[in-house]
Amino acid sequence: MRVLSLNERRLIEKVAVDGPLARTDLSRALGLTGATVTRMVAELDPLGLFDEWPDRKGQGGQPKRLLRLKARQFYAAGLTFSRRSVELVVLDLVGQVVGRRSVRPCAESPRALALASLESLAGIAAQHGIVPEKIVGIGCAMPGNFGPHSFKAHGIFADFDSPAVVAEFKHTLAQAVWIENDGKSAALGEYVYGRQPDDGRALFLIHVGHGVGGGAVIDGVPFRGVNGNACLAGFLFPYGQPRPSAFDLLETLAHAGQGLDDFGDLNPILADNRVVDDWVARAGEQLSSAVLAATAFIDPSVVVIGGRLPPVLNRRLVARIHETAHPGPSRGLSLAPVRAAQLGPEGSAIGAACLPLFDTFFGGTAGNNYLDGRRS
Amino acid sequence: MRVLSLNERRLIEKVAVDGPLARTDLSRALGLTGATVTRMVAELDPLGLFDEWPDRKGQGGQPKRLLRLKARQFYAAGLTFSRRSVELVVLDLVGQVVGRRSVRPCAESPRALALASLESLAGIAAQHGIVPEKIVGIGCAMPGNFGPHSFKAHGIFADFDSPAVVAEFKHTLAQAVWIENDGKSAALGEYVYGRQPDDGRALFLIHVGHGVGGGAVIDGVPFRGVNGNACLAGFLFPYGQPRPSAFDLLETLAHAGQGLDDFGDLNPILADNRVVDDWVARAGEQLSSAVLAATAFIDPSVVVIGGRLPPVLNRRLVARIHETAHPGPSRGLSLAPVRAAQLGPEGSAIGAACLPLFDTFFGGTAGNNYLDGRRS
DNA sequence: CATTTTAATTACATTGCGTAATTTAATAAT
DNA sequence: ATTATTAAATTACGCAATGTAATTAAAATG
Repeated sequence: MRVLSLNERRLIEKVAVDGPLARTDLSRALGLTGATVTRMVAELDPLGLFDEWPDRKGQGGQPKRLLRLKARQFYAAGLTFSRRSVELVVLDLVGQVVGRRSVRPCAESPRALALASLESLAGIAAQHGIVPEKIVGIGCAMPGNFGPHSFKAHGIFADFDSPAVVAEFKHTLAQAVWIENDGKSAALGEYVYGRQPDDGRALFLIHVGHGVGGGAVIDGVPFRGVNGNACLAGFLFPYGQPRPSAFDLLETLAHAGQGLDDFGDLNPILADNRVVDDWVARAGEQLSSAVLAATAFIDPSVVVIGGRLPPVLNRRLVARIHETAHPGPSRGLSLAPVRAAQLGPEGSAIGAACLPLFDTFFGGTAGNNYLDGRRS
Repeated sequence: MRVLSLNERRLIEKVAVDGPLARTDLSRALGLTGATVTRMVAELDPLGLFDEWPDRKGQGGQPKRLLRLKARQFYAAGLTFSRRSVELVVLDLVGQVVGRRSVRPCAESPRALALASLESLAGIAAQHGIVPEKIVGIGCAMPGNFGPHSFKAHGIFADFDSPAVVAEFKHTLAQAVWIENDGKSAALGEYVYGRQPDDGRALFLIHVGHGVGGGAVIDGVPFRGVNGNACLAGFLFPYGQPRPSAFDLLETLAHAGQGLDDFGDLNPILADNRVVDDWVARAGEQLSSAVLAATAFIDPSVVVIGGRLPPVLNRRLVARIHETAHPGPSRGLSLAPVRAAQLGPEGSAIGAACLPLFDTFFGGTAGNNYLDGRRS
C-alpha cells in the first residue's frame, strides 16, 4: 500500500465521515479546485476505495456523481481486553463490524494472547472470505498507560508496549500492529465512526472502563501528549476509593451479592436494580467533575461519555451529569456539552481497529489548506 | 509586510530560537535541502531579518556563514493590566525588552486605555527612534476568559474582546491588535524567548496572576481550545477560597496588615516575612495538584510556574512543589518536570508582544516536513 | 601550490495544484 | 423535437515550491 499524501487522506476521510459526496462537494469542503479533486480521485482509482453512481435527484445541469467508500475493500482488526477474555472485532472501511470473537487464552503470556487473537482473526476472515492483503493492520486498545517504565497495567497486559511483545504480535499475526491506550482508541473511534453533526472540532471522550481514562481528537488529530498519556480524566478519583469506572461497578455489585464475571454480563441485571441506580447517581456526579476538568484543560466542543458499559448506562450517566449543574471552570464560562457515546461497549475495540485505518487512509491535517506551501 | 510561507516561518523561528545557525544547519534541522534554504534566505533578504557573518572557528572546508536575527529590525508591543495600571513593553525580534512604561489611565473606558497605551508606545518609540512601520502589532494579555458571552473579567477589562473595543484600539493605536488570555500569552513568551534546552516539545505554563490560569504550546503551536479557554488550571481552586494567585497573596498580606498597591510592590517585603512564607507553603501545595492535573490532561514535557510574581517567589513555589511529593496521575506514571519561568513578572507582557511577532514571523508547523504535500 | 573538505550556489527536473477552456449530461424553453 | 441553459466533470496549460545533481567558494592540510 503506497503512502497517501495529506490531501488524499483529507479527501478519503471526508468521504468516510460525510459521504456520499460528489467531486464538487469535496472541492468545496476541502478548499481545493474541482480539477484537483478529479485528478486525486483518478489517482486513487487503483486502490478501489470508492463506489460511484449518478445522483438521480439533480435539478438541472449534469447530475452529480456521488462517491462513497467501498465498505468491503479494506479491513482492520481491533483487540480489547476484558477481565478474563480477549475480544477481537474486524471492522470494514465504513466502520461496520464485520465479525467479533471473544476468547479466553489458555495462558497469560504474550505468545498465548497472540495465538488466540490469530485464531479469532483467521476464523472471521475465513467466514467472510477476507484475504490477508485486505487487512491493513491490527490495533490493540490497552487498559493502561505508557510510562517511562514501559506499560503498566494488570498482569495479563503488563509490558504490552515493550518492543519485544509488539514484535511477537507482529510476527505471529503477520500484520502491522498498533498499540494504544483504550480511552484514546475509543475517542478516535467515536470521532471517525460515531461523530454527530454538531460535534465541532474537538471531541473529548471520558472512558469508563477498567479505570477512568479518556482521549481527545482535536482538529482531526488524536491528542496523545508527549508520552501518550494525555486526557487521564481518572486522576480525579484515587485508587482504593469509589470511582466511576466499569470495574468499580462490578465490584459494587459483587459487594451487594450480585457478582458478575465480566462487563459483558451487565445488560440483563440493569432494570429495577437499586444498586445500579445508586451507582449511577454517584458515578454521574463524579463524572460531572471530570467534565468540568476536561472543559478547563482541553476546552473541547463536546464531551462524550463512553467506555465498556452498555449504552443504557452511558445515557443514564449523561442524564445524571446534566442534573448535577456544575458551574463552568471559570467566571462566565459554562461546561462543554455532554453526550453519550454512539458506539457502545465495543467502542474501544472499534477505536482500536480504527488506528490502522486512520493511519493508512485518514487523518490528513496541516496548518492551512495550501498544503504545497503556497500562499493565498 | 507580505505573508510568509510555512517554511519561511519555520526557518525564521529556528534562527530565533536556536540561532545563530548556518544554512546547512538549517537544512538539517528543517528537513529541507541546502538549495532550498539558500533560496529562502535570499527571498527573505528584502525584509532585512538576518545578520550574517563568517564562522571563524571552522576546521576545514568553507567556513559556515552564520545567520541570526537582526534584533532591531522589527518590534512589537505588549500590554498587561495590573490592579490599577496598564503596563506596556516594547520587544524587539530577539525578545529583548527595548522599553517599558506603566501608566494609570484617567478613566476606565476603552478609549482612555487606548490613549494611555498610545502615549506610552509613542514615548518609547521616540526615545529609541523606532518608526511605526517597524512595529508589527500590539498584543494585549487579558486576565480573563473568552466566553460565548464575550470577555469576562474585572470592570476595567470587561468586554475587551468585543469587536468594538478591538476596533477602537486598532484605530487609536494605528496598529494591528491581538487579544489573548494572559496565561496563554505568558506560555507563548516562555516558549519562544524563555525556552530551556531540555524543555521538549510541549510546554505547559501555570500562570499565577490575577487568578490562576495557564497556557500551553504543543509542537510549536499555541494550544487554545475551541473557545480560547483551554489550560485553565485554576478551576481546581474555587473563588472565595484560598487559591495560589498573586491576587490572593496581596489579599493575604493586606489581611495581615501589609497592604500593597500592586504586584510590582512585592519585591521589597519578601525577605524574612512569615506571612509570605506561609503563603508559599500553602500555594505551593495547591500548585502541586495543578501540576498533577496538567500532567494528567496535557502530558507535557515540562510545566513552568510563571505569572506576575517576582522570580524569587516562582523559584520558592517550585521548590515547595518538589517537596510535595505527589504521585503521578495514574499507575506507573510520574509528574511532569517543573521549573520556574525564565521571563519573570514581565512574562505575560513579553508573551503579549510575542503574539504579533509569532503570527508574523514564526509558528510554521504542519503534519510532516513535506509541506508541499509530497511524499518521502 | 595542489589536495581535501565542507558550505553555498546554480541549473534543471518534478510535483501538486490553480486557471481557464472544454466536454458531458441533465432540465427548461421554444 | 430542437435548442438553450445549467452544473459537474475533465483537460490543457502554467506556476510555485522543492528536490537532485553539478558547480563554485573558501578555508585547512600536506
